[in-house]
Amino acid sequence: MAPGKYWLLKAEPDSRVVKGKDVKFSVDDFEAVKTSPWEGVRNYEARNLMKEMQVGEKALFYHSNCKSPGIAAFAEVAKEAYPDYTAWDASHPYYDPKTKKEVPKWFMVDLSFVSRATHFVPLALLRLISESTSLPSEIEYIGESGFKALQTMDLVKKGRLSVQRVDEKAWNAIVALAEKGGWEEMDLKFKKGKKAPKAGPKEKATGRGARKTAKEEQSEESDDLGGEDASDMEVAKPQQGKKRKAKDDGDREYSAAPRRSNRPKR
DNA sequence: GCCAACGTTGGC
DNA sequence: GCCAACGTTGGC
Repeated sequence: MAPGKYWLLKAEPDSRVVKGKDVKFSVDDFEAVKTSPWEGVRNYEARNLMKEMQVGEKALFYHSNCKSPGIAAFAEVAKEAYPDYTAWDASHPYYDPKTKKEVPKWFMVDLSFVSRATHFVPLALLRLISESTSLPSEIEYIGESGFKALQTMDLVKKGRLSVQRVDEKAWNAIVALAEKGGWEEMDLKFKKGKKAPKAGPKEKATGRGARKTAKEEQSEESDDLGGEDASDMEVAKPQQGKKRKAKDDGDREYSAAPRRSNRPKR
């Protein structure tokens, strides 16, 4: 596909130690280093999206798992996907003992810092927009199309993915918001109400991990294959898991295998 | 192959 | 720190 796609990648601006190392990577850190490998992504869908990135494509730098989540800067792809060497570095927080250099499983791209968002675009604003039935006057400059595009962003629809696609209209709207601001007077505190209470007690699972970008655990994978569409549905692999067939995680599985959809209970 | 339990993400 | 959301595990 031709270059020109837009992306959103998450990073954690607050310190968090994983295996003895701080995985913090804020916009300040990013600006200081200028270009950084996006290591540590251990999620198939996110990985597959990175494999689609082409040099020069634009990306939003998002602050995640912190006090004030939101879009802090603009970046661009500086190097296409290549094996994530941290996967076989035993001292690294994202070491994956099951991967071999000969058969890279995880990939990363290099991203270069482009500029800061003049006005940090808080997730709360995007959430408010996604829940609004009409375009708020304070930000009417994004237009109806921008308003609609923002309402369908993965960021508000499926928050967990650490690497997401951003369509052009949403990109333009975010750029305008970051440039013009205007929502200072808006109340971004609306309660979103909890959803239904969970049914059963769960033990604690506190924890949280999060890494520079996401790191989920591994499982098998299916690898890309086609290339593009596989990204959103779960490309994850079906049943076999790390345990079961850990050894062959090669990659030959299919592309998108729809298989998870109903899992109402928890 | 289904699906409940589990573990993690990540906002609040 | 709490806990909703959701991908993954793994028994059956």
